[in-house]
Amino acid sequence: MGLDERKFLILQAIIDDYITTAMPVGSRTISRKAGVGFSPATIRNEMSDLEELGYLAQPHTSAGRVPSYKAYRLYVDKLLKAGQLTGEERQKIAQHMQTRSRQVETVIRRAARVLSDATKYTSVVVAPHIGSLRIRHVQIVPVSSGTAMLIIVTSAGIVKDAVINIPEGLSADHLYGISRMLTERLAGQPIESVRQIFAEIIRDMGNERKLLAETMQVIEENIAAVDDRDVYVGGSANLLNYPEYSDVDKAKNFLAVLESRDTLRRVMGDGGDMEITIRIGPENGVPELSDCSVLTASYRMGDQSTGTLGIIGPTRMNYSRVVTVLGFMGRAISQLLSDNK
Amino acid sequence: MGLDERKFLILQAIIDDYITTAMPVGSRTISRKAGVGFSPATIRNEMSDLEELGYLAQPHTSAGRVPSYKAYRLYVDKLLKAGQLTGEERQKIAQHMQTRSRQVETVIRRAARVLSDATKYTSVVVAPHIGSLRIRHVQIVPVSSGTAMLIIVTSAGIVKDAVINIPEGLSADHLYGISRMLTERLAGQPIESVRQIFAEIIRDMGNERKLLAETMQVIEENIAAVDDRDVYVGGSANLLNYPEYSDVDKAKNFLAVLESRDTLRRVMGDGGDMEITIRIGPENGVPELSDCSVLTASYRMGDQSTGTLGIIGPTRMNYSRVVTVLGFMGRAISQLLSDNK
DNA sequence: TGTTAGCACTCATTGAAGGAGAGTGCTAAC
DNA sequence: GTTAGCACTCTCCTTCAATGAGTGCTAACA
Repeated sequence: MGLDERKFLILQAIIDDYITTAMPVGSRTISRKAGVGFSPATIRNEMSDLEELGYLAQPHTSAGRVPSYKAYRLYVDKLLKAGQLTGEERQKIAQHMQTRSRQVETVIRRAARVLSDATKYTSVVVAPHIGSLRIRHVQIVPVSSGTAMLIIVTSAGIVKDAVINIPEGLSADHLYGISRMLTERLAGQPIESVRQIFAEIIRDMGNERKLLAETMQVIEENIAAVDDRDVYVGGSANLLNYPEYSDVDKAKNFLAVLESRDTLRRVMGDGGDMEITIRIGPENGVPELSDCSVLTASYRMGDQSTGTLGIIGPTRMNYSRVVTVLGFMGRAISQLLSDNK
Repeated sequence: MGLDERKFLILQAIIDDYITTAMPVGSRTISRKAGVGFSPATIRNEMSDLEELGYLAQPHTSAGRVPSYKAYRLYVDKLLKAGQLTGEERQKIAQHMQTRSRQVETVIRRAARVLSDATKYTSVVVAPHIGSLRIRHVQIVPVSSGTAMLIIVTSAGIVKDAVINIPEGLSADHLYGISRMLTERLAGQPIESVRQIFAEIIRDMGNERKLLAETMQVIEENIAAVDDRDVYVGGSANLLNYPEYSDVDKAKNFLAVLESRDTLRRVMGDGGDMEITIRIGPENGVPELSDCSVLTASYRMGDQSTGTLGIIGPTRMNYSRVVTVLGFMGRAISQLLSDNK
């Protein structure tokens, strides 16, 4: 028993209906729809078949049918067609993305909000990331006597800062010199070789040993935290709009996941290339999100760095709409973060 | 009709009970409590008086009484005594705050989580802030041909970064020189006078006019965003533990507030000095939070910068517990962010 | 005069009972 | 192969009465 055209049609109708209503769909409802010329009884037979094939499920005997993950997968693979935003909508998004500041953080944060507003789901945007991270610049800035702030700029344009102790009596000029030296030696080097270079530096000049030891440590921490890209969430309250989260425990679970940056980074994955990735239900690999779908796209910043943007919502989400918005937003962010003003 | 000792006692008993149960409190319940030697009838009379005085309210005729804002205010002002954390608890907090990294962001983020875990409410921590912000350091780092990253370090140790366009063909050395010049001219200057100094710089050297114009603009944006301290929220899911948020609309409202960094900064206020500030219900000035209480304390980073940490929860929160935890955490954060390692 | 026991009354909450309605599966007719 | 008809299932909503927590008032008590 395969999936003939009629089954396809009916399955699509069921999914479409379920996406908007979140209620089990009955045969009568489908029969009444335009484009379907069959009686409820016929539909029932087909639905029965579809259930046996694993595309539909029945919450209880006398209820309508609900699509399964398998159905959504089919829907997304075969039936989904990316739409087009209306001119009005593009304009609205562009307007909301407009910001005088070009701070990376501002742009990304704003993007998260716009994404969640436009889709009514929860959005997640991960800051730019690059495959082989290199150090671009190192700077030590005095904060108070005995403490300084270490700033490391990576090739992805990510800035890391940390408080470090410095020996008393080091002048600002002195720190400036050290910063310059460190930058000279470290710039362009991949993170992996930092440790070795440091060993060399320390061998060459034993003078500021104490300072260097701590700088070293902080840099090493940043190596460990190389995957520690910032994550911004938008529209966390949106989930409460959907009946599947009227169960308090589910909602709590979801919110807890949104607070775990590690989990978010994991579920958002790499973004890959510009293509849009769709993970339905358990496919996203995070048990707490097993009845959610995660859609991700990527954006570029400059030549090498890429970041990920995505939407998390119920499996019965409006895939077509989300795919459209994600694609558009990916391009919009890339443009804002790259040089073509 | 004033508040004699017995009324005090009864009011306290009612509040204590309501804080733990969230249910209207009846006269029998109070009568049964240890330390209260009166019959329900007597309590009823007193409760009736307390209601007339505005300390209690009745959801409906045949229900018990519920404390009003006025009652909480009295409770906090007169009856609240700060507790002491158990040794075990201190240890647990210290352990959770422990982090190899001394990145300001890491410490603060962790603090937000620990705070919400320890209190079971929602926590907010605002990054350090200083009264008169000064520029400490300016650095321009090339990112790709045509773009660079502008980094500004302020006296509060806050780092701001932004993508800027630069004229093609500017070498890294050239940028280094410009950065150094800018730092020399701007370091130690209050934000207010940046604009004027820039005018001077531009007059002095017309060569990199284009670059400077944009740098100028970005710095000006950062002036506008001087109050744009980072805000970290912990335990946003905690609110769902409390029956007052089983109403979906209320929960949604609350979550929306948590996403508005501006509102959070406003409601968190200045933190003031080390003292703990308690704002009950409408006192916090944010209409969406008019049935929440906001407790804030402050922490110090280095000599001048101060930040705010706080708890947002239902008005019937466990004030004593929260005050204790906030005090302890304020000191803990200060210690971690200051130089005494 | 303050305190308490007693009592009638109020009102939210709970659970059972009984439709109403949406949906199904099956059978038989077209 | 398709459809009409029908008996059946099961959830959901409404109604209704019982329950019980709580109140206010009155009268008795110390």
